[in-house]
Parts: sequence; structure tokens; C-alpha cells
Amino acid sequence: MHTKVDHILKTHQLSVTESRKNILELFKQSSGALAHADIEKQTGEQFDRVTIYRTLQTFVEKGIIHTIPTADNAVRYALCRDECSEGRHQDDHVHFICDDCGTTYCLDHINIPAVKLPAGFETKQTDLIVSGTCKNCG
Amino acid sequence: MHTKVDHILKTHQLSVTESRKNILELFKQSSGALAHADIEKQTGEQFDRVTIYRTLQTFVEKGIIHTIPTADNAVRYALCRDECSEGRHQDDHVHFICDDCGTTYCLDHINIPAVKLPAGFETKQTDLIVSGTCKNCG
DNA sequence: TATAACTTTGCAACTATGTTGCAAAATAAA
DNA sequence: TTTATTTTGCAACATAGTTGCAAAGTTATA
Repeated sequence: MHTKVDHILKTHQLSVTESRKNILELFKQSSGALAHADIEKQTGEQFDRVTIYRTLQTFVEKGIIHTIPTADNAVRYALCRDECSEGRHQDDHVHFICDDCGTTYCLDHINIPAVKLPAGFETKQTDLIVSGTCKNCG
Repeated sequence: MHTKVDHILKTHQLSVTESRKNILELFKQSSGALAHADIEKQTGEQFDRVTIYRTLQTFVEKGIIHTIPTADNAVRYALCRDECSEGRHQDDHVHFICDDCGTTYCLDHINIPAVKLPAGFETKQTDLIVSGTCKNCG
């Protein structure tokens, strides 16, 4: 059990701990994106709030998950594709956030066209966020 | 003085008050986007924190400003173009957020291509957020 | 596999961010 | 100018996120 997440943690040079295994497993099982509050709800009293914050930070730094910008002050996180690595995220697909239920969908099949920036600007991450009403709330 | 912002407020059926005039003027004078904290800094002790929150909410509802999703839990706001109206925002241009200084640039000249969503999804707002290093921090 | 070195966790306390109800003040309408 | 309505500021509360540090867990070493 947990061999897969164990492996992911090890390849990213992270100690294998209960909280990291559990939280990573949550992401594996979730279709969309998770906010800190979602993880706190799903893990219950099992882990300290601070541990969850730190685990998420670590995962982002190591390129395991990436953040999804939102307009409702609840940053969401989703698993990175394999191309992501430490310090540089390459998750140029579209995310849909439902204004009603807050669910975040990853629309992998749609790609974001490259954006040409003015001189002096360097791109690290590109996010296309579509918000509105999802199929369950319409 | 203030005749322009007065007019904007009136056309959106809003009472003309000191806080609304001041905050709207701030947006007029700012090239990029503003977060709540920026406004609080620039207006000093002049207005209550709560007033600023409510003013921003009102402006968003009336279609005067729109929110820009971010990954750092500091929602930013920017003036809407004329095409925006109550309840429906149409600001499909690109925003660049600098990871270092946090400055948000509106890249008006680049347009976001339309995104075709699966059946049952209704689009209300589309945001293309590019993050990285800006010309001053590179 | 036992021990040492290192990393992570949980707790406590703190800061920042955002919300709500209500009386007083300001604005708009009559 | 008076009345009706809206907005503001205050207080209190709720949520979100951070930091330092000792205890517990994990990894490396022998």
C-alpha cells in the first residue's frame, strides 16, 4: 500500500511521512483541485493545520503540485503533470472554477496559446482561469 | 474637481461619497491593479478597513472594477473597460503578476482566445494570468 | 538493528484578511 | 428643510496563514 506515493516522495527527495503520504494520496484520488480547507476537512483531526500548510508549500516547491490562482481568496492546488520540476511549473491547461459550488475542474484537453510578453518580462507560469457555472450547478 | 468619478458613480446608480470618490480616483491614477492592502496603504487612516472592503464589493457588483485571480491570496482589482456591466464582466485581456514585487500589469493589447467548454458549463469570466519576473525585478 | 544526525510535526502564539450587526452620520429624495 | 434611504465606523467575530521551538519521527551510519 502507498507504494506509488512513497515513490513520488522519494524521487523528489522528501522524507516519507504519514501526512505527506496521506495528502498526496488525496490529490491522486481527487479529480479536480483542492484548497487547504478541503484537505483539512478530509483529513479531519489527523494532522495539524500548520502541517498541512507546510506540506502544501513543500509540494509546490518540489514541483509535485501547483497553485491555481483564484478570485475568492482560496488558493487551490492540483497535481502537476510529469513535466513539472522544482522551481518551474508547466501546467498550461485551463481550469474552470464554479462560482456556486467552488469546485475546480482541470480541462486538460484545452491548451493555452503562448503569450508574447514585452521585453524584460519573464514567464514562469501561465494560468487560464474560466469561472462561471458548472454542469452540476447550472 | 472629481467631476469624472462623480459621473461614473452616478451612472452606476451609486451615492457619491468621499470614500467611493477617493478609491475610484486611486484606480484612475493607477496604471495596474490594486489589492485591498494597497488601497489601505494609500488612503491611510482616512477610511475604515470595512468601508474599503464594502466599496470594492460594490464596485465589482456594479461593473466598475473586476477581480483578478491570484495565487498569493491577495485578490487584485482593476478598472473595467466600458463594455462591462452589472453582473457580467468582459475583461478578456492578460494580466501579468510579478512574483517578486507583486505588481500587476494589464496587458491590454493581448486578447484571450475564446475557450470552448464542455456541455453544461457556462462562462462568466475568463482570466489569463501570467506570472514571473517583471522588467523592474529581472 | 541500534544509535546518531537530521527532518518533520504539533503546539502556542501571533499577524493578516475578511465578515456581520447595529447605531450614527452622510447622502438623496420629497 | 425635512424625511427617507444609504453608507460609514465601530466592535466583535471568523477565517486564513506564519513563526519559533521542543518533541517525535525518519533517514543515514556504523
